[in-house]
Amino acid sequence: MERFLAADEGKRVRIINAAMKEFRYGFKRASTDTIVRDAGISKGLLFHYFGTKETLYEFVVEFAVETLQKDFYDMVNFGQSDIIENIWQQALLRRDISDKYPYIYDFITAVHTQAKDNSASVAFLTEVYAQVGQNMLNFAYDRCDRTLFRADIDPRKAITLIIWGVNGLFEEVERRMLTHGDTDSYDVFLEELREYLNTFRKGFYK
Amino acid sequence: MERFLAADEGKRVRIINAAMKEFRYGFKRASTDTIVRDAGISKGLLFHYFGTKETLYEFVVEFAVETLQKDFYDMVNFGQSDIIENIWQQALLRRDISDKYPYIYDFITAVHTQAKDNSASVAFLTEVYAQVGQNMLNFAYDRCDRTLFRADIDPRKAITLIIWGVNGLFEEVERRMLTHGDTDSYDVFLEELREYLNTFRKGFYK
DNA sequence: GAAAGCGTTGACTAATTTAGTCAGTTGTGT
DNA sequence: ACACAACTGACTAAATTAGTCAACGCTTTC
Repeated sequence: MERFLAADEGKRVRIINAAMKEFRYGFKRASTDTIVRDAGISKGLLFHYFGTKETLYEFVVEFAVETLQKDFYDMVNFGQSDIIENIWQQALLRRDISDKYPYIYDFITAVHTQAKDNSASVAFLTEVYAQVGQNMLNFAYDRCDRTLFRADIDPRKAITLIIWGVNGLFEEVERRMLTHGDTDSYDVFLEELREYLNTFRKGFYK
Repeated sequence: MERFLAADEGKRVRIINAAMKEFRYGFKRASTDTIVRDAGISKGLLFHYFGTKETLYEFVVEFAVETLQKDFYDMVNFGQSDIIENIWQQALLRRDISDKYPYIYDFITAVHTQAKDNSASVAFLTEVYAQVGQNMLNFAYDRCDRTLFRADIDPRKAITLIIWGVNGLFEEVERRMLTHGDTDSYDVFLEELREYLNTFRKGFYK
């Protein structure tokens, strides 16, 4: 594993992405043959780096968690009290992460929902997921300026809906990229996102 | 296959659900052994019904498409011009379908996104998905009473956001059911949905 | 220039899993 | 008691699996 960390960035990213892509379907279903083919390395090298499939899996889970947590803390540090503006900033981060690691969200969701099939501790993963998912919402709720919302709108519900909206757009853009193979879709995404966030702003803010 | 259709309802549903559950991860990854174990039938019987794995797959795709199309047409026939009320009705249908076929949405999404891995025609599946997904939106947009919306709110964007919101809630309820094993979550879902739809109503309607 | 040491390869293996079969058992109706 | 289904699960040949290992190429060092 120290050997892997010593490899050059490009190769590391290729291996991580190939592993995340394959592990989306669960630990057992993933084939190391597919991973090495995808990453463009030999079978021997993968096992030279990680020793076992399980070690590779654990490494990638940890990597994904840390990457997303870093994202989470960055978000917190925006210190933006206008929640819609804050979510916009988050989306910028998310675009960057998805650009580099296209399967990371899919992967971490799968790790969570298929926890029983996989080897890692369920409690740990639940906690992780809570941090990446629900806690982010709580955090956003606690920090944001709720007085911006109209009096008859429940800010918590509104924030939830905004997050679901961002997710919906994100997933649709990814679907589009998958079926049409556009690479510049993330720019379109940001443009559309601005409009959707404005719709929310008009509807939910004073 | 006629033999399968002659089998009793309970067994048919069990087989269809087991197949959808397994085929979510793609045609090749699915194991007929897992399907028969899940469905509680013998290996021989499955092949007595369908002959090959591929025939089974095609049958289940067609079944899912038809089931969802039926849902789509029912929705259209509500003839409800208040789109939020219409979406409420759709959610009731969706709950019923997901109750009977818990993997049908996951399955049809997977069939679409993994079209290249699978055997069925990509063009056909794209069309199907468009009908179940995007066209539903167009249809809803064309038929609904846009004058209910505030003048400064783009009805198309608002409707999209509402649909994404319903999806978000639905997915979260399913996640909850998976991790906590609640069975009555669909009722909670409807309760919460009412509230979220009211939030939308307050924000986007005049 | 040779030896040592590393990253890297891919053919190889033993074990498991795969889709599909088939001889035989159970059930049902006459 | 017979016929003719539905149904079973042990079985097979082929494919796939995680992991190994002898050998290759490329620097570095003397």
